[in-house]
Amino acid sequence: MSNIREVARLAGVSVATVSRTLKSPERVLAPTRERVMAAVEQAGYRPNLMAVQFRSRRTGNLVILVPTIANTFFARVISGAQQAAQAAGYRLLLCDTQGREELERQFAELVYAYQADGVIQLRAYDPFENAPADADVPPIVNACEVLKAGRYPTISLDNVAAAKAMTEHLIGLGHRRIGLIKGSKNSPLTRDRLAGYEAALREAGIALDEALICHGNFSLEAGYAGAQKMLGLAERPSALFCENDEMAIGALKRIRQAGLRVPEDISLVGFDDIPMAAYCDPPLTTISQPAEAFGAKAVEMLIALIEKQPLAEKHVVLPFELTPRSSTARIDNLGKR
Amino acid sequence: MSNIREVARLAGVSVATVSRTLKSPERVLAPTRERVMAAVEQAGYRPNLMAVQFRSRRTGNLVILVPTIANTFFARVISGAQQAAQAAGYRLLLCDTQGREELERQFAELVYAYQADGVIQLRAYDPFENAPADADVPPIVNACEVLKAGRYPTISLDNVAAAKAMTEHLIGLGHRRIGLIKGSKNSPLTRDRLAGYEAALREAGIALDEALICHGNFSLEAGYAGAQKMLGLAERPSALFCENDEMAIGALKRIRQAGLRVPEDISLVGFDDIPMAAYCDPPLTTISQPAEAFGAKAVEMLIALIEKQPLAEKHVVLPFELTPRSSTARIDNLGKR
DNA sequence: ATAAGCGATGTAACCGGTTACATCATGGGC
DNA sequence: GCCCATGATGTAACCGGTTACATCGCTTAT
Repeated sequence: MSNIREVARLAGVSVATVSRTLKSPERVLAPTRERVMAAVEQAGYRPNLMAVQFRSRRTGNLVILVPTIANTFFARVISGAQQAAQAAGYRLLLCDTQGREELERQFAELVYAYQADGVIQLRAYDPFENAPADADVPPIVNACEVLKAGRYPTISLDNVAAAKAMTEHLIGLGHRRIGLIKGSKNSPLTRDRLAGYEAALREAGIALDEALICHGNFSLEAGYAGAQKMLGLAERPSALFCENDEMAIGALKRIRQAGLRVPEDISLVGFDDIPMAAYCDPPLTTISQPAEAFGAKAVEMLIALIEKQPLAEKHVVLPFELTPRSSTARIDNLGKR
Repeated sequence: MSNIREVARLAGVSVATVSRTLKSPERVLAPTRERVMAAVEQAGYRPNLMAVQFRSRRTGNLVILVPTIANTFFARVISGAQQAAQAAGYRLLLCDTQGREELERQFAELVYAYQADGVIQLRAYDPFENAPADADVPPIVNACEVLKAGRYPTISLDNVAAAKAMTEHLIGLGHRRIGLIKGSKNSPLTRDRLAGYEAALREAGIALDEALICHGNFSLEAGYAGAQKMLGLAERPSALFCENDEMAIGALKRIRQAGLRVPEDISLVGFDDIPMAAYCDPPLTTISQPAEAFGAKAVEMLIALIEKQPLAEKHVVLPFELTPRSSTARIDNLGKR
């Protein structure tokens, strides 16, 4: 592979002139420029970006820590991030962490080794929590699953409001016994959506029934298991709120197996609006999130951080939308067709 | 940030000794080693990997070109690749190409700029097709959607055999009019699965009916549209083979809307065995593919290529499995419950 | 005519590791 | 007591760009 000295030799100029020709052509006389360009062509020269980055201490890489890429919602986030990064001349270093903190830390520390310029964390965990407080933390933004009082900029959804709106939607349809299948134990999403659920019940004057709340982990299997528990209750709920669509689809399967119909016998709602939500039977009432926007906004803010531009706001909240489909019905229609 | 010279100064040794202490400690006397380690600790020293890579001309990055990360199957492939890369000390540079060839080329060329050591291509397109034949192509492997006579190692499934097995399964259940919803136009997957379908019909002595074959593109929407076309036929098929699960789930929705039952009125099968396939209603008969293994094997082969180890085989074929679930039934049960 | 000014180009230091080679000390064999 | 082998450590070149500063030649003002 040829290098800049080779090109300089071919063109009969110095390496500085070659460098200038490529980076700021206006500073080089036209005839010289042409000689250089011809030499570049002849040598098949491509700058060694590693050398450039080494010198400039910039890699153009952004680490993105994803809890699990197999989740459709995160896939959309990544897709949005990738496009934004691409457009800004950055690249994405992907880390499917499977929730393993040592992996998250290991990847996040790539920024210390000058392997990446910043980090996007999609989970509510600070990979640098053990770093001494005085150490200056590298550029990092936290999106989707967000740390409450963290030191990083965040991009999130008002999960409390969204879950409240969804619960109110069910209450508005006459439901009083509303089951909730929660997400992963330590996720703020789980906590916030639970809070929204509770707030809606409280405001409607409905007593909270702990038996109607069960654990989950955002997987199809958890939804299935959760529904099983709910259906086994002496007084089963007339509506079931799953904290994401995957669990709702898992629950749907179990409900069907029990010979019950959605929404005639039980209303069912999810959260996220994954593509499949519109395609299951019945189509799922859910909360639509601008998944790609999460990724794009995260990249945008991270780049601002890296390039030391001022951030318009440190905590961005993206809008949600309640998307009613056919998996919910008025309770007075219960059992009727 | 401290560097190796700073550490050397603190420990009162030369930079070479510091380097040796970290890379081959056995070549340094214990007391010296301890002094160096203490200095490393004190300075909070972390080697600048950029400098290391610059010197060694190795980045440890692998570009992975993904047609679309939003597809559950590819998400699994990436997940497998990521784990294998991680284990081998490599990292994944993700490119969601959305099928745009200029993006694919642009990312693939990162290897020329020493930004990555190799490329994994999951689509049947040679990003270096325009490179002069004499130019030595960088390490690259082609997985999933594979180029027939390409110059690269491949990891693929015998799609012809799998589609043939699936079609034979349907024929074995008594079906004679079997619809096929194809994948994307230029994909070898589409071609191969069509070939398998045709071969099975031919061997069973069933005449090919062009009306039963329609175009698609692996999306939910395409499945829906395809099913609509099939159901509109004067003599509608008794079974429908979709070239992937997403399309099958799309088709399922349309079939339901028409008031028909699966499998009582029409059998339905997919391909890939995405997690959702087991959770739709009815659970989908499909072809299981070892998606994670595609990614892992691709990484393994690519690393062998990069490290100039011999490849055991240039064209790896991974096994498939026909997974019968409840979306298929004998035709003599048609219409019965 | 000369000095100052300016634009084009060249020279070489620099980024932070790695490593070939040089140097130095120690100990063993004769 | 001397020589050499051996092992520990030091010195400095090197990777390939970028860029501060030097240099050179030409124009313009005085």
